[in-house]
Amino acid sequence: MNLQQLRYIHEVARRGLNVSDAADALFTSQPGVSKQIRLLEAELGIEIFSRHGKRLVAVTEPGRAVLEIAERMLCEMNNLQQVGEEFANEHAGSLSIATTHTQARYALPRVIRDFMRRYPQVKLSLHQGNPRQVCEMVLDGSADIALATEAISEYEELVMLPCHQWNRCVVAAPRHPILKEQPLTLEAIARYPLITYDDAFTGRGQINKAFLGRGLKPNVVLTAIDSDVIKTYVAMDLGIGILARMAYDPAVDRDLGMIDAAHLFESSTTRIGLRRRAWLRGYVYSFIEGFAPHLTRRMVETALSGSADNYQL
Amino acid sequence: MNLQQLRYIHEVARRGLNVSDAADALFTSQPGVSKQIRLLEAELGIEIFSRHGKRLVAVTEPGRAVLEIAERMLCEMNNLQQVGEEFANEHAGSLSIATTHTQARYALPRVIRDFMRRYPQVKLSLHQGNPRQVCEMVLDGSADIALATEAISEYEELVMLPCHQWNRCVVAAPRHPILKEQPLTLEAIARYPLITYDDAFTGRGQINKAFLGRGLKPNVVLTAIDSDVIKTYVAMDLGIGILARMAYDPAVDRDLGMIDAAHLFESSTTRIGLRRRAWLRGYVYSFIEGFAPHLTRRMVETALSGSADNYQL
DNA sequence: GACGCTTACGTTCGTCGTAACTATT
DNA sequence: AATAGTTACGACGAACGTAAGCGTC
Repeated sequence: MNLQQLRYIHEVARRGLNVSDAADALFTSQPGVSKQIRLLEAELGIEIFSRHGKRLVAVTEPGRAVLEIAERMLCEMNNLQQVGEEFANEHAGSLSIATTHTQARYALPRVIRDFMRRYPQVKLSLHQGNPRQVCEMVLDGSADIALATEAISEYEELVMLPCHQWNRCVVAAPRHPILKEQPLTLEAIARYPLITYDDAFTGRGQINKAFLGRGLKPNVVLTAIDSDVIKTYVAMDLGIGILARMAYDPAVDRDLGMIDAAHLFESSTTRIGLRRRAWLRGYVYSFIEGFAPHLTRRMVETALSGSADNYQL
Repeated sequence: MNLQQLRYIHEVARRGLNVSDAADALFTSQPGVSKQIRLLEAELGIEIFSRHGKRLVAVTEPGRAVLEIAERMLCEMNNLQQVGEEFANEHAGSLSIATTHTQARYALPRVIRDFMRRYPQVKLSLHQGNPRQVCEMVLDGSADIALATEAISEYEELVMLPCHQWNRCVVAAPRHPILKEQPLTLEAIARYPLITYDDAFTGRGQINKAFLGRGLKPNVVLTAIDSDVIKTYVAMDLGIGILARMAYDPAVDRDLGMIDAAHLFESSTTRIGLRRRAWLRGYVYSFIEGFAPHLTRRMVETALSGSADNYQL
């Protein structure tokens, strides 16, 4: 048994049981992969993949167990590399953050500026995507940490830690009548054409729930994944907008009026997602603490190694 | 990086940083081990061991991190083997149980008989030791499960699950006056010479605590690690005995009188100890459930993969 | 017939063990 | 002088890539 073989079966499984694709991805020859897999199967005395003739068609039951373990081992192997890099130069390295637009645009800039000042030798990369993509990136190792609001409870292999709670505001063109509503109600909002986030994005779930709970059908005329797009169309008075509160800045958004709407919607929790059992570079802990000061290194370490339950704020 | 190198550093660390010993234990040559360690260090870019000249004298800080990860990987490697054996023949294999005398003699016989009937092809081996030894055996892989009562909360790498609670009885020669005490008190016990378990054994802690709590100094004239030894000497009327209740069988111990003493001592909890993250053969779950029916496969699996906290009964 | 895995084979690289060397106690 | 680790070197074996073969779709 060797680590190469584990890499092979893992990649083959990931590529839909296509050995040739896996070989390409691993920059090696297809027969080599094929042979090593057979050797591993022979050594363990089981079939990892079931075959129709020569083609791999499914993962066997023992194969599932083996793949699960193999994945953990490959992850630990990666951890070893990380340890090496950390102690070679604890200030240099790379940090890949996968996040949604709202976080990247409104929550992160300050945190990232401070981080870059403190760790000028760390290469930062920011990847945008929807919450699901963001999680997948952490799972497959193309990102170190995920930051998102929805849809990230369902991954067993991710540790999710709560960072902030936030809520929404309503924005509208400066002299729009809704800005006079005291207090603001869902019924009032439902009277106007509405522009807000795309489904499955940045807390859109909570918005839907609130209206549904009152038997209201909001007239959503436009959805976007992007607060700035929403603001642009609201400024053109094509409708009123429901935004994350943090996306409204009175200094910048002088072409928009705003009313807080925290009393109308359940608050959303932005969470950070990390790969379970990952060994993190020192500066990653530092970044996390910069984003959510209550997430100390100790806390995060405990969560990473430990329990399968997700923590509640 | 390869698994062999991890085996090497692990063994070297285990053998007090003696490369030659480690090489012997791994049935290979000393220069081979030495070289592979250096190669690994070079690849990771760190020193795992610090050296005085040529001698290894300590584990470095990154070395500690590396060794911890390596140990987990080796454990996962062992898990892969287990998966192989399970699916090659789920009824055959081996099960190594490390336990204390009291469990082996009084709690286990029935469980083991049933288990052997159900899995005649499983080679059982029973290892005795004190609670500490029993845990060490699981940690270093020479036993699959530990059964013991004391001193097993302190191992971070073990998952401890509660099985039974039990308490003690007082035994004495048939017409001994203590058998007439109604109700039995610690003061009464303290009046007679006492024979009981050795320190650090089978709940001796609870016994000490009870007497201490009442400011009593029992007159312990003889200690043993073995209930049968205690009974033998009590039968010779050399003193009265405090025993695990399960160690008294009226049908067999007709040369002894008994009074229950559960009201005098805190109850003890027998726990099963498993290596964290271990992958267990199907029949191991079956054995555990035979010993403690509330420990279903699901429960044990959750505990193994999950939380660092030990479960409470 | 195209795609995809396996078998066959020669080359290369890595690993291991012996032996000689060097440093520490 | 004895113990412990490194360097050097030669032999063996494992892994890889190319090319050919065979089974599915």
